[in-house]
Amino acid sequence: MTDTAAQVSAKETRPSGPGRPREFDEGAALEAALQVFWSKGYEATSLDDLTKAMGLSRSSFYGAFGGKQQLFIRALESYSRSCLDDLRAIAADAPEDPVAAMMLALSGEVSGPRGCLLINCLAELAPNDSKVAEIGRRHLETIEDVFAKTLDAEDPEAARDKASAYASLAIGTLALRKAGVSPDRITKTLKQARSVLSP
Amino acid sequence: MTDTAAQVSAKETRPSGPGRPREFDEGAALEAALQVFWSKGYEATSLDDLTKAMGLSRSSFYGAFGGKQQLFIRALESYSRSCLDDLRAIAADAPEDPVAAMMLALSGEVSGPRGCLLINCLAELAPNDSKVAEIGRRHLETIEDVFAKTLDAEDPEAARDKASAYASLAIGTLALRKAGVSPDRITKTLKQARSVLSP
DNA sequence: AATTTTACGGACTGACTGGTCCATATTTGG
DNA sequence: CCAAATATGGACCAGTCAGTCCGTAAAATT
Repeated sequence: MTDTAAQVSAKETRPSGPGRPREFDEGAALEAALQVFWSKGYEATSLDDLTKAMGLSRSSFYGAFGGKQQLFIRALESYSRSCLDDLRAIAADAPEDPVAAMMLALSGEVSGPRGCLLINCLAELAPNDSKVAEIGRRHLETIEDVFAKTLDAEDPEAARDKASAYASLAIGTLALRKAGVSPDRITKTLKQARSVLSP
Repeated sequence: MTDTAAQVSAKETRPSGPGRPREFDEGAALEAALQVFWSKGYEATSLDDLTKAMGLSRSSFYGAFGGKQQLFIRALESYSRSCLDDLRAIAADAPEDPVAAMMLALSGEVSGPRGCLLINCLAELAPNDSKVAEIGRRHLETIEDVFAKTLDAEDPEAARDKASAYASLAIGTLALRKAGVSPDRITKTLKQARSVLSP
């Protein structure tokens, strides 16, 4: 009873037992919720939006996820995990220039005009929600780690700064994209910047 | 009657005439509203939040500003204007390296942990609000213009790309800041990146 | 088959949302 | 001083918000 997280997690991943079994897939429901949050933002998303997209009654919703806030945190964590996995895979698939490949991926080639869910939520909520800020901090830190890993290890401090700059550059272009700048234009800018920055 | 903007502006800046005069300063009220939007985001800001901060009754509020959405657009435009003015002043005040000075300013040295109002709103609303997206587009375009003006005019296209990269880099660090990275750390990263990028 | 345990559908709640309206107050123009 | 015009305060509105609750359904354990 001392580990609250494990307790909750265990409760939410009940493998089987007495009682009526769930009629929905928890992972699929979480993914559906994530998409709604991603499209509308946290505040603009209502419970009706969520339950409708997830195909759940309110009872099932609260029973499985506890509430809007808790569901949101779970969605963010799930998003962060899969996002970082994708990023590492992209780096591994482009050994000739992993930095460029990662910047392109982060800049929204994949996620489209909605940008990165985590960055969006950082902008909307972080100053007033320490939990969101913390998830964002870990996410960005890990992104920098992945960048830094591909850089010269002789000067770790400079590598860290460079990694931070690469990540910021890519993330900054998300704002351009939302403002309507074409993906082509952004890609060009990014490639040009990449060629100027030393590896 | 062909220039809607001038018409509205004239109506809203009625110099004098018959009827009871306003007991509040419209500019000050707008500024107060802007601060609330900046701190809480658009959706999380209620009419009560606004009228309280602005010191207005609901009647006065609707009479002077029309509604939450319209007030918000005016606040954004006002913010953009003053923000760009500041940026130009900063560039003019640092003739030795205007690019570095502007990047530092944009990165939140001034605005603090709340980041840039316009960038926040771009993240929260742009994909579902073309008016916000348009204001953001003009804002970012102008920022790039200011950057580009300080760069080599021989190759305008490359200058444009560089300007875009500088702006993106600075704007990207806003996300880091919100995630809790210290201003010092960000400033260091930015300076290092600046020294690597060619003028 | 009975009991226990969990899930489900959906009605319901009080609080709050953005927005409207009206009676009253204060000004200018005649 | 009177009429027209504008501002203000606050009551009021229908709709929506996140969240609760209860009667019923369906599974495992005994």
